[in-house]
Amino acid sequence: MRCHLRWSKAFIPTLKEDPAEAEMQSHRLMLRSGMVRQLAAGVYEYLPLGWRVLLKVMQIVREEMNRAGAQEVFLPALSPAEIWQETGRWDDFGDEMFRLKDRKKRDYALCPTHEEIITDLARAKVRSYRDLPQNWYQMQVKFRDEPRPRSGVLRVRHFIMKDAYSLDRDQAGLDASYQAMYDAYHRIFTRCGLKFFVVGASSGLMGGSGSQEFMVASPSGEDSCAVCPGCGYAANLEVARSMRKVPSYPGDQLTEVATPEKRTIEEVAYFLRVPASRLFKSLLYMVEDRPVFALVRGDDELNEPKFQAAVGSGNFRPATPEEVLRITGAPVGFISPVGLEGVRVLADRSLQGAEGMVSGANRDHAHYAGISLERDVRVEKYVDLRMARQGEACPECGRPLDVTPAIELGHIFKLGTKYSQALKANFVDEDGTEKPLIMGSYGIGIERLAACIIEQSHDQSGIVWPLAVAPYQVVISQLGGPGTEAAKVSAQLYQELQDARYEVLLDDRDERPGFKFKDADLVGVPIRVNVGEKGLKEGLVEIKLRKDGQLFKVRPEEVRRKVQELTSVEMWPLKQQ
RNA sequence: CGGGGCGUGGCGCAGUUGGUAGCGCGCUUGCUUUGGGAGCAAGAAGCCCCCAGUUCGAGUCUGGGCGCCCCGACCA
Repeated sequence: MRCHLRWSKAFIPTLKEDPAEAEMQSHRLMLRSGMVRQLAAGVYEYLPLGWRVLLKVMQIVREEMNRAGAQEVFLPALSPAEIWQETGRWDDFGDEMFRLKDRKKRDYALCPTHEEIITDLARAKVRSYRDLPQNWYQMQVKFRDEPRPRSGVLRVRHFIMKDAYSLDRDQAGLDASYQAMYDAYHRIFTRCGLKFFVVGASSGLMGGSGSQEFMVASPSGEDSCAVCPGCGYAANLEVARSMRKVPSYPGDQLTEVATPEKRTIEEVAYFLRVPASRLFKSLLYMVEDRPVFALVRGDDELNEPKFQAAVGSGNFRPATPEEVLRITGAPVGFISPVGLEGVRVLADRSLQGAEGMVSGANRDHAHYAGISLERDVRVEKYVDLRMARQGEACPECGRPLDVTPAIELGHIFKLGTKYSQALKANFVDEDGTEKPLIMGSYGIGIERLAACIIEQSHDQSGIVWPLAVAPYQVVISQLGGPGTEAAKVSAQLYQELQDARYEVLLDDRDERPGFKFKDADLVGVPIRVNVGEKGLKEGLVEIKLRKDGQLFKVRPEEVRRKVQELTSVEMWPLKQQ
């Protein structure tokens, strides 16, 4: 992507003042440096500088995907409703899917993701195990009508995703395809100069043997991750396990106690003078319209993704107060599975064998004490249902876990056969039988990736681009108007650095030096060459590094060699090419 | 979808008891300046988010919309 530009001709609308709407640093700096402009909530325009950064990022992604054996395609963003109806996601996506009609009044969707499209392609063209494995990827705009776009470019309604899909004949093939993507993602984020970590993530309903997310720690992150500083265990809180000390209480007879107006855990615990951990929460959910109890200790929170995995259905919701009354005979706050027949009960592992517990009596203003889970509750199974917390013991090594907010940059997924079965994407295996394709899917949010780089690499003055993704590698600050020695030397260096295949911005604007320095720092070009009369009197120009302010004074004819020296190490963090 | 905040030149904001709009930055022109966002002078630029109402008169008051931001819910 060779490119060079005179700043006087460039469209780089920088802002001296902070835009009011920007809270995150990356958002603020993208707006101030003239990378983007907002058109509507969650809809951004990429201006020349911003687009150059995205192109750089996409090129890195492309090179690493190709290296991993994936093949680039370009699929439509517009798709007919029928294909979504086949998998049921025309309904499942609900309001999040942008929908429209064509002139014949046929329904279409703007694709929020491309599993359906890919699988349809595969069923049409992949016939034999000899055609496998395949991995197809694209960089394409995804449309999602988010209920609340936010954080600048981090959660938006249309964004570029690199999405890849692997097709394999068996589980071993999927494992290999998945591993290749895992390695590619490592290389991509490393080349982008990011500090990141990988966590185990929720497979939810997708089935298969799991998924992992590539995360960047950030206070603005929408995900929370449990990370063990000791052994490296890391998991999205949706699936994170932890060990807690479970107190035990002496067994007792089941007795009903009056608890007038005591509805919450705190109220009941205080009223009965027992710790919250001695209570258990009886949470009633409707799973496919049938009631299911989820039990966790009073001082724990139910983790809904874990509950979803345990019941094996995504079609669930908390029961309404009316349903609670109808099913248990008591209002919310006084219910439990004790003495109730015909309602499935799932309990958290920490309740296994618990004695002397307190929960609702299924009567207004009354609770049971002395509950024995074994004796009094018909628990279908004990599973991990609770939310892990900061400071609890790592399930692998026992050290205290950190819980940290993070931004999800990439997600790799063993899909299995969910889509191939729904769309009948089969192949004929070696033994002549027809089998569904085993699929994986792998996504990276491109704009999010660029924003995360800024989050991790900026200072008071502006962005500090890593060389690999900088919109330009070198800016020449020409400190003197037309006809001066500075202008002459600047023009020479401009040409010379272009010839050496650098991307160079020549700041030939009619502005004062300080103005140019501020702009260059804001925009974050890694290397600045100052060409001014002051230095030229001694026959020297300055090379200044954006990241640490290091200053080198060299003769103009040495600039090229010095720039090469300064860029060689950082340019290719993986020592390739 | 709940809660909060905000809509006034391109950007950031002010606007008193209701009397027909102002500041800083930016922009245009000229002069002076020129190593960390220069100074002076002269300009241009506003459907005060929209609609209805109250009023002699609304940026300002009332009602209803719409848009944007933040917190939460949600997030294949």
